Amino acid sequence: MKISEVAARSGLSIDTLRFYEKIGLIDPPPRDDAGRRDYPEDVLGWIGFLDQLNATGMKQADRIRYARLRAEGAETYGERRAMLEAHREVIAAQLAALSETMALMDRKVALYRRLEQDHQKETTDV
Amino acid sequence: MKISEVAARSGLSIDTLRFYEKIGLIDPPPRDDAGRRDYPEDVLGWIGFLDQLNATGMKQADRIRYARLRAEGAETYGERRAMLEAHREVIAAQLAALSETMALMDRKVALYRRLEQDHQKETTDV
DNA sequence: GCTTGAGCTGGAGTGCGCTCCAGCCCGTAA
DNA sequence: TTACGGGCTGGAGCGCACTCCAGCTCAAGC
Repeated sequence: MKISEVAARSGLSIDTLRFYEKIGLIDPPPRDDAGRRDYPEDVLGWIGFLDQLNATGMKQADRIRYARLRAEGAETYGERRAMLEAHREVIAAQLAALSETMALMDRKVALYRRLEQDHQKETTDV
Repeated sequence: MKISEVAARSGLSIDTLRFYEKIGLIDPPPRDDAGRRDYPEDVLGWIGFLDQLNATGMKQADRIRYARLRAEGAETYGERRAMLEAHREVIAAQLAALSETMALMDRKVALYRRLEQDHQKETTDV
């Protein structure tokens, strides 16, 4: 798969794909005769997973660490599991914070509705 | 309240407090005779709210916009409500994404547990 | 066989959100 | 009365995660 296709299907830009390769997030793909990258299909799954880690606040350095462990194979199952378990806790904390803020938004929206009504009345009463 | 106390109680650094004032996120507080900032108590509530918007991904520019609307008073209730309603939707989307990733973490952790056991067996069997 | 366009490299630049610094003033305590 | 600590200002610097650029190669279509 050419880099432009990976970009289109993954949502990452071409520059970002090359950047991710440079920092070790994506394995350097094989090259065609002209020296151009030719990605395996399954890179899309890996990119999707990276996106999810990213979207849930995992830092670049940790994603790189996970990618490196993954490349090392079966010897690192334990470490990888520990990383995911730790990240699970981070996500749990985020979920709690988000629910709380969501509830706050609802209370504030309701408050503003009341304030708007009162203000309306006040400015239309003569 | 002195800036050092606001910093201690809000969790923001002194530099960040002055920075927030500069960009319009916090109202310039009155000064004491020596020209030092003397914050009202209620700034803590406002900072807490800003933190929640921040932690749920609202951008600086939007927080500034909200702060400016707030300073304009009752005329902006509608706009403020609209902003919070929009942010509510952003949070809802984040909650969905986080739950999904949380479930993925659980599946992957379970997978790694199995892989670790298999790997253990494989390397201790003779 | 020439043009077009996709891809390549190494390195510089960007935007965000702070964070740090030099050099100053001022009020309190020894 | 002098030393110290906290606060002040304007402006520079930083870390992160990209994003853009110049200048090159190469393959394919007209």
